[in-house]
Amino acid sequence: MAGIKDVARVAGVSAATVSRALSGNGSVSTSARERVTRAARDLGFVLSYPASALASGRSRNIGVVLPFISRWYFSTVLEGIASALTEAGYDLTLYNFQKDKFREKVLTDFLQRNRTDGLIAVALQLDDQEIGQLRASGLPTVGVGGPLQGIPTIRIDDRAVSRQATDHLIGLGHTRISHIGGENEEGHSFPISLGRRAGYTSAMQAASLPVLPAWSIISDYTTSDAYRQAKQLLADPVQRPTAFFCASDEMAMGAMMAARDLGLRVPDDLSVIGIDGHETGDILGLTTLDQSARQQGVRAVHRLLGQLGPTPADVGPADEILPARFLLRTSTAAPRRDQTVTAPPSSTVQVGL
Amino acid sequence: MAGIKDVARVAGVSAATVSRALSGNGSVSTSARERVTRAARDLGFVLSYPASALASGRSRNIGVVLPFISRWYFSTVLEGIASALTEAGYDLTLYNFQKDKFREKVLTDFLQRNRTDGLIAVALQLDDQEIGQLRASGLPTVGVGGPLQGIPTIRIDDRAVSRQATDHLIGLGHTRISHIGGENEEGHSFPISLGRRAGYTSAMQAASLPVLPAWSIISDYTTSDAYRQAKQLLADPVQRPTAFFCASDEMAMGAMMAARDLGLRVPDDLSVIGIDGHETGDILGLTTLDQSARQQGVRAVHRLLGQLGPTPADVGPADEILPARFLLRTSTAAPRRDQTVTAPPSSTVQVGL
DNA sequence: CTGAAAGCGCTAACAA
DNA sequence: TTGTTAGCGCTTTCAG
Repeated sequence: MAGIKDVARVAGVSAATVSRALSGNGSVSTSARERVTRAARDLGFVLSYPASALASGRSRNIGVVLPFISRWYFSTVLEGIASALTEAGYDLTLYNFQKDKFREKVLTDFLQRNRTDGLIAVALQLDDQEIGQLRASGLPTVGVGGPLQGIPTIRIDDRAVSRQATDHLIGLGHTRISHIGGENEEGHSFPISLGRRAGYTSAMQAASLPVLPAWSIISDYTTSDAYRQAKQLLADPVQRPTAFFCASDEMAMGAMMAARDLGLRVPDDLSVIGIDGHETGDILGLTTLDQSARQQGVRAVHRLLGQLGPTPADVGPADEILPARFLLRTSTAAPRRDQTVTAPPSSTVQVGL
Repeated sequence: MAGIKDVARVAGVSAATVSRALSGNGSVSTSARERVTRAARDLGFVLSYPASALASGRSRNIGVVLPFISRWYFSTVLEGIASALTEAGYDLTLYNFQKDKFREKVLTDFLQRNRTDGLIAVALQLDDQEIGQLRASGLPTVGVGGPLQGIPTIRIDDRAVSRQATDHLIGLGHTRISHIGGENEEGHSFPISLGRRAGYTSAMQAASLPVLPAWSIISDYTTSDAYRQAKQLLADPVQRPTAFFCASDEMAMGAMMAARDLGLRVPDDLSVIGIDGHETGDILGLTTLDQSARQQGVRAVHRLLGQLGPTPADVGPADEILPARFLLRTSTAAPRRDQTVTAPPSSTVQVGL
């Protein structure tokens, strides 16, 4: 393995100049740069990361913390982050909570080892103490999806987007609308789920529409759970809604499959709208609000890298709210007449959040 | 930021002992270990990774190279890898080709910076020169999914599993079976796709069944592309198959949706079988061969870490073939009589691989 | 623009 | 078991 000195010798310069030429820091004459570059290529030399990191204090490595990998939103955001980081010449170290299994370990051990120059937290639900641990790492941090106390976050306005989705259904004439979303998880507030549910509730209230308790469904964001729960509700002739607003496309697809398996047609018998912009929604005709997940990841990287430069750019904790794009496809339509006129059952009650 | 010397002073020992106590290498008396641990905790001290890596030559970091993240197989394998690495106290650095966009950059730059102790290559399709670059990194490497010249790989037997899937359809009485799979990509052999197609072809040949050219479909592994291609084929009354064997569950689901949109029922009018074990396949009733993707990732980590210890375990390049579990659900059944008796069109030809 | 020299914070002999 | 002593391979003042 050739070292920096070998390159220096071959190029006829000092190790310092090799460092400057190869790292891009400091000024080097064009001719010296060329000789160094060629010598490095010939010798198959690449700067050692640990050594550079130790000497300079910067590692050109960003940590990404997330609770899941294989769900659509997370893997899509991750792809955006990975792409932007590679382009910028940064490495990406992945920290996965695996739901909660490694939550503690990641927060206390891994993040403190200053292996990274900064952190991106994707849809993390942290309590105050955990946010404290995160900040104790002293690393510049940017969040993606869902507000994080005191940390600038790239996200959509969950409440407004959800309200828009629900209003779309209401505008079509639906009055019996159910919401499938997430919940406030044990001890950890989950602002994304809460915000989306709040958007649904506020839209229903604004339209003076009742919300049956059975219509406010708590799921785990998987297609299969949404399928099961939607099926159960749809099978009940008394409580059956004419439309679903789902907090994710994966759940919306589950609801569509449930309807089909019950012999209900979408959108004739049931309208479904989601949030995400999942590619597969296209062929199912799923109407949705595209939150450009990949772009959220890209933006987070740019924002974070902007803070790392010699002139730290925007440092404020202000959140950056990305717009969601309404994709009207074929899963939503006006309810059938005989459904609309059906008065809500007398047991109807208003349910607040 | 407290340094190792501060801890040493507080604990009343030397820096070397602090290092030994905290890293777990070398022997330390119980009392010294306790004092060091407490002092470190009190001072909020954690060993610096770059410094440790530089001094010891080991980084406790594994690189994972993959061409995609957001597809089911890749994100699931990645989750298995991440889980096993976290458990072992290793970090995970992600290198994503993004199909081909960063292929060159990752191979030539990123991997050579010896930031990692080893590499896991997931379903990579590399030509000889690229494999050379990979090995030039000098890092212990393990592959996952699809053979890699000279690199021990954890995988299923693509050909055998595909043959089993096809034989299942043949056993049910199907004679008009189409395969949706991948291809040999520009310059890069793609052993996974080739192996699966070979399994299909050999099963058909063994049963003396013809394979129409239109039945051998090349897709990009996405649900939507498989949907479009399956729909087109199914819409052709002359060439329409009675069954699909798909190289992935995501494509199989696309085929099922295509059938439904054409008014065909699964399995009455069309049987579909996939490979993967995708969770969503469950609610669709998709018959498949579960390749336990997550487990492949876990195994790869154990195998790789086994090579890193002081006593390198099994070093041989022998591949480790994992079994696939046959999940019989409701998407496959015997073809309807009137379909079976239809003789293949006279234009039928045998297509070899 | 370039070189010399002094570390960055830890680990690994080697001795004790 | 523990301390001492050299570095690991770069980066970065500081001069020139």
